[in-house]
Amino acid sequence: MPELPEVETVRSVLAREIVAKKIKLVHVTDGRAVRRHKTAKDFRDQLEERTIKSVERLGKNIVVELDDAHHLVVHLGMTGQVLRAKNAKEPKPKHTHVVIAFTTGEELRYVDQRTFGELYVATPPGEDEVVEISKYARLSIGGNGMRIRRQVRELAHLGIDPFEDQVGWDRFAAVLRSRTLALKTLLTDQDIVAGIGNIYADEILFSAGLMYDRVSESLSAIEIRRLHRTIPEVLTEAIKQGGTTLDDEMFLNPDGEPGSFQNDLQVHTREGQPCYQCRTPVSKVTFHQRATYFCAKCQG
DNA sequence: CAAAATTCCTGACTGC
DNA sequence: TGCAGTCAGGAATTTT
Repeated sequence: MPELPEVETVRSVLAREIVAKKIKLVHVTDGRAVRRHKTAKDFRDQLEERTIKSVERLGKNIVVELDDAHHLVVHLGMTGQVLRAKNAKEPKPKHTHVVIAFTTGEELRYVDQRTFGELYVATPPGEDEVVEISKYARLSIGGNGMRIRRQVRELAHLGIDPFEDQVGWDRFAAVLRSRTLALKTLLTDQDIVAGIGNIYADEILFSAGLMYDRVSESLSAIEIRRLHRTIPEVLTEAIKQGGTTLDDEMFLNPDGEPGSFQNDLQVHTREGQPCYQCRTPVSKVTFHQRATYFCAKCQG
């Protein structure tokens, strides 16, 4: 459920709170959270004694730069949370899988009910190693995205990040015209556009006035421009609101606070309720095993 | 090669 | 009250 706005909300709190702090101890209490590593000890050894240099984001990944040029990558999956604690005495929530303790006594706890999320330490590519970067990301004319992909090979496959990569509408048009995917499938494919999931795909498509199953190559220039402009508009507003926290409270920022964009959702979770634009009841269908909400009139 | 289906997981919820 | 079945969905993997 955490998508770009939620991940960005977590990133911004962490950037404020952990940069320049030194990791003292790491505890892994559920190895599935660090499954990319052969052992939990390997994960721990790569973090202890390291100091945090920066906290960035690419797509739905939080990228924590360490002082040895390695990166701690955190992906929240469906139900992952990164929660701060003032000290080790604060009770650990259920499903706490990893604890990172700083020399200041503060802790970060990685909590994940369904264990779809993960943490791993990425080793920088060698001097002569060629990192194959996604063809869609290569359309970018600027931004931090390229730098992150070159430093973290595990993220090089990611497509266009709406904020970290600069891709003009004409190149975005070329992406759409090169594929024959339903728009929702394209928007949620991380190798094409990085950061959008089920909630924001529905919201973006509503705001752009486009049906979820429109085939990408069939869009007119005007429709493409509208979609290209709408993506950052919707995501920016969601970031301002601190992300979306649905009734399950599965998303909380590291200070344990919910977002408020759930109050601004136009269609997602609003089945049967009147569309804010035209009063037509919002529809819900299952599309590729995913709940999809839309207004049949506004997006028709 | 692209596109669609399957799989992982836990807790909330439904129906009997 | 208990219990089997269903649903939620990100992304790696498998199948078509």
